[in-house]
Amino acid sequence: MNRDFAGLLHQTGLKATHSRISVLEIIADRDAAISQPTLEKMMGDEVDRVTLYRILKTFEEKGIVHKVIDLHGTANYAICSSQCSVHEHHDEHFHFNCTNCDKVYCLNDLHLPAIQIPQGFVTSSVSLSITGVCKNCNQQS
Amino acid sequence: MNRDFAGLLHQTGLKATHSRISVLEIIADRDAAISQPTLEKMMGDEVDRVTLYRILKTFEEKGIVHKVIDLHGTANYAICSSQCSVHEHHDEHFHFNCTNCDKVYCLNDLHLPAIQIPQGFVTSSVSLSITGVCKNCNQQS
DNA sequence: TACATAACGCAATAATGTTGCATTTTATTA
DNA sequence: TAATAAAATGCAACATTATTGCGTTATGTA
Repeated sequence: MNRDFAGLLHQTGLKATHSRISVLEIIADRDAAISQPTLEKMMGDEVDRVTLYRILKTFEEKGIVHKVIDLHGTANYAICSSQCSVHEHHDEHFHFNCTNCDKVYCLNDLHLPAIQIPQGFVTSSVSLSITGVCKNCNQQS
Repeated sequence: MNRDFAGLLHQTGLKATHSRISVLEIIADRDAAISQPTLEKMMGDEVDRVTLYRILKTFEEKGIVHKVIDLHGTANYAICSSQCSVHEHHDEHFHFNCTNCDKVYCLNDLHLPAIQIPQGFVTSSVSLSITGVCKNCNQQS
């Protein structure tokens, strides 16, 4: 994982502020997508809540992170793979939602066979979401 | 589609109130899942907002409707197929999200090949969500 | 170091979701 | 059909989540 967050921000025409770099550090340190509420708690007083909303929105627009809505309708964020760009995100997203710890794992290496959809419908992206219990939580019990 | 909503409610041990029947009528009349906000608007003054929340929650618990979270994190509701029961909902849900009209279509007839997930992860349900433009919206443009 | 602009923090407001409690409705049975 | 118990509703209050406007601060550049 590239750790030159300032460089990454500059590449996309964004200023490298402390807040933005902190957010990137937290997101990048995870093996799973992080929820907006969790992120908010972790940032604490370091960043205003409104600023966090704006940072995440900007990151998403610039293709730096991607947003995944979990089972409960909560937004989760993960660093985009290199395949994502500003204009074209990778169009297949696979995630695993753990019902125990609520983590969202990106399963980017999966590949799905072609899906037959009804006549007249046009697909732009496909998202597969698996619910269950993750490796960590299984081991603990 | 069974239209004996009072009977359906009695079967599950619920009282057949005007509000509940209205909600069922609206949901059943659709070819797609309906969002909570849309439902709220359609009910207008007929049902209190709090009551609507409670009705939907109860319906979901009893297996009368199922909830689908759409792209935006908004709850959408659709009548459960006969395969759903109180204790065991059908564990594969396939939906199509239209980015133009925001409707959510249930694609219940699709079948997915087995999915290989990483070691240690246990699957309880699978949900496939396709984003694009629906038949209606394609015809209009 | 000075400057223009982007980004931030704060306050206010909107939208969404939840809880407690008094009142009303429903289904039942006398 | 009237009386009754339990369930469901409506209202008020509150909690949480998300958005907007605007003055101030930080960033990158010349």
